[in-house]
Amino acid sequence: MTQARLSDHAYAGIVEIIKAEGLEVGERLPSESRLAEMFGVSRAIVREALVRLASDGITEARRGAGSFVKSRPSERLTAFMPLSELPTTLGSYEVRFVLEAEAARLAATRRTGHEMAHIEEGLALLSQALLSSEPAHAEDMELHRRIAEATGNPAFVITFDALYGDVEKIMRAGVDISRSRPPEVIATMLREHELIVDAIRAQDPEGAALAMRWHLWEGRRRLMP
Amino acid sequence: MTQARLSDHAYAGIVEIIKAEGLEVGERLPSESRLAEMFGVSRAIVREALVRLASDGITEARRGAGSFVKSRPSERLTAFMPLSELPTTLGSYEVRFVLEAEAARLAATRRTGHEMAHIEEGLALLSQALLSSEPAHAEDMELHRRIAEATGNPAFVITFDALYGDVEKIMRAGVDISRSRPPEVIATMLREHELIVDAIRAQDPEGAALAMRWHLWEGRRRLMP
DNA sequence: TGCTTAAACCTGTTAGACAGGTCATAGCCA
DNA sequence: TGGCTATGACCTGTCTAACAGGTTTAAGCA
Repeated sequence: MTQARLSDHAYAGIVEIIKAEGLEVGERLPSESRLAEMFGVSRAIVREALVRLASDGITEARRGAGSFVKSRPSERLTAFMPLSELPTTLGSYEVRFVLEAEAARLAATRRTGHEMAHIEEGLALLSQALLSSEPAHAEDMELHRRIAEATGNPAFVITFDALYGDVEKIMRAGVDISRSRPPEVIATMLREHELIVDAIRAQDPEGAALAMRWHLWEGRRRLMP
Repeated sequence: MTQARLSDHAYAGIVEIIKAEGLEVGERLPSESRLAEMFGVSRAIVREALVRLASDGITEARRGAGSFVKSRPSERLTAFMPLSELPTTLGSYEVRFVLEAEAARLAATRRTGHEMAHIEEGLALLSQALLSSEPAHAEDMELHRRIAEATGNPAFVITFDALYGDVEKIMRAGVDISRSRPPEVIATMLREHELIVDAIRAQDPEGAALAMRWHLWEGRRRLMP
C-alpha cells in the first residue's frame, strides 16, 4: 500500500469545500493560491489535486478565470457520497448484475485457452486468500476482472474498472466491508465462484450467466441482509 | 473546447513510449527529468501528465524508485488502441446493450416528474440538433445520460461516463463518425429516441428496455453496416 | 449613463532546490 | 573467492519564486 501523499489530502479537502459550501455546477472554486494557503501546502500540490479532480470529471480549469465545478455531487459516487449513505453503494450491484452476467456469458463462448488458464489462476489465488482469512477483496475483484477480460471486449473491462475502482476508493476511505466471516460463508463464497468458473470452462453461456447472477445476488445479501 | 495544454502532449508522448518500447506491466518508465528533457518541457508538466496517467490507472509512481506501468495496453481502450482498430470500439455497443437497456427499464419504474422533464428536454435538444444537421453527438449522449440518471442509481451514470468518455476521446482524436446522414436516417434516429422516451413516460419498463435495445441495435448497424 | 481601458487576479509553465526513499555496486571482511 | 555492508547515485515528493498570457472587474473618461 503506497503512502498517502499530500495531494490526497488536498483532493479530499477540495471535495469537502464543494460539499460544505454547497457549490453548484458552474460555480468557481477558490483560487489555487488560496487553496494552498488554506491547506498549508504549496501551490504545486493543489495543482496536482486539481488535475486529478479534473481527470475525474469533477472540476474544470479555465485559464485566467479559475477552476469550476463540472459535475454535480450527486453524479459522483466516490468523492461526494457521505459514508452514511453507504447502502447507496450497493446500487453498484444493480449494474454488476447485468454487466457481469453478460460478461460471463460471453466469456463462456469466446474464451481462449490462455484466458481460461488466467481465470483458473485467479480462482486459485482467491481460494488461497479466503482460506487464510485475509481480506481477499483484491483477489475477488481480480477474478471478476479476468472473466471480463475473457470476453475479448475491452469495453467490459473499462466499465468494470470504473465501477469497481469507485467501490475500492470507498473501502479505502475507512469503511471496512471485510468484517470477519464465519467459515461456512467462506466456503459458500468459494463455491459460488467455482460454479462460475466451471460454466466458463464448460463453455456453457447460460450456465455462466446464471451462476454469476446467483453469486452477485448472494453477495449483495451478504452485504445488506 | 478548451485549448490543448502541454501536459496533453506529454500524456500522449508517454503513452507512445509505452507502446513503442513495448513496456510490459511492472516495467519502469524513464525518469521525470528524462521525460521532461525528451519532450522539451519542464518537470512539472511531466509530473502533471504522470498524475493523470496514474489517475487513469495506467502508471504507478513509487517514491525513490520511479514510475511503473500498471495496466497492460490491451486493457485500455482509449489511450492505446490504434485508430485502425476502431471497429473494436463498436464493442462498446455490446456493453451498452445490456447496461442501457437495464437503465431504461429502471428509469421507467423509478423516474420522478423532474427527471422526466429533464429527459424530455434532452430529447428536444437532440431533435433540434439533428434537424439542423449538426453533429449532435453531444446531445445524443446527454439524452442517454439523463436516462441513466433517472434510475436514481449513480452507478449507472458512472459506468456510462466511463464508456462514453472513451468513445468521445476517440472521436476527438480525429475519427469523424459524424459523416453526413440522409434525412430519412435522421428521422429514424429521432423516432427511435422518441420511442424510448415514450415508454419511460408511460412507465412501461419492458417497453423502455426493448426500445433501447432496438435503438442500440440499429445504431450499431448504422456505424458498421 | 455608457463605453473604454487599465489594474488586479488567475491559471499555465518554468527553473532550481532540498528532503527522503530506493537500488546497485564498490569495497571490506571472513 | 564469496557474502555482506555501506556508500553514493538516482528518483519521486514537495517547496519557493517568478513570468507569460488570459479573464474579470472596476475606475475613469466621454
